[in-house]
Amino acid sequence: MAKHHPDLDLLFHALSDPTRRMMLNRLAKGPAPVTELAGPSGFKLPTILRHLSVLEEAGLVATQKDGRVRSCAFQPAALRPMTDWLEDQRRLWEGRLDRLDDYVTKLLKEREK
Amino acid sequence: MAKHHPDLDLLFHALSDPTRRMMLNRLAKGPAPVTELAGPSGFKLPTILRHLSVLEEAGLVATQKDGRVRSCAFQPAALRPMTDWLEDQRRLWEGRLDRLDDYVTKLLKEREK
DNA sequence: TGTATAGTTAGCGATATGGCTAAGCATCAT
DNA sequence: ATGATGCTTAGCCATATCGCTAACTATACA
Repeated sequence: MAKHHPDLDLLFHALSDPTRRMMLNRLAKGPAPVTELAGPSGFKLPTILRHLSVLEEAGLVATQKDGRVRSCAFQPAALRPMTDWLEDQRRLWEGRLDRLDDYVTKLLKEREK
Repeated sequence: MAKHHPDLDLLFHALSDPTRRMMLNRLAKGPAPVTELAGPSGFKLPTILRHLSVLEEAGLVATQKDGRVRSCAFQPAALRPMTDWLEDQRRLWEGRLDRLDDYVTKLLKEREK
């Protein structure tokens, strides 16, 4: 377990915005051009483009240009560091419970004497 | 699926900072007073206190004062909206794959004619 | 060629974030 | 009662974030 994961910073930050999550939601159903991504949001294109670049920097979306249209695709693998973190956290927590269990067990043994 | 989950905003934002994740890491092993939380971070107390309040607002940590000491405890249940979101996202993505599968299947049937 | 379409860049303003110091308050130990 | 301890508040500064408009580039289509 490293001390500091910049991946996680970018990942969690990218996901902390409802507009970006809405964009991801759309992309999880399949690739889309920028305009379609902006469509339901009510935001202007430059705003959406900025959000898109945040998603790209987090690795959550990959884009490529075909003619004048940029196609955006969800990259589910980018969620991995997050699920790993969750798993680590869960392990720590359960370790805590185990130690509590050990403690109680020990207390009971003490009593038997 | 609601349109906008403020919980998720707070949750992801809270987790987007390495210092806050370090604090959570410590708390996952068991409750701790503010000073112990600040200890290894190298940051000053007011800074840590601010981070703590972000974690509290996200529901990730609950605190209570006992004398002059504030005890902080990790609240794993607060992670639920996040795991739910992950699950939704996964479902969407797999739905996409299923539809792709249907499409290929259909293509193959067309060929058989 | 000329016009519509799709995206891009530059830059502005309001607000939020993350760090700090300094000063204050409340409790515990002597 | 006095000092040490643990937390708290107020307020400052630098930077980042999120929205916008305006102006620009590049491709497609007639």
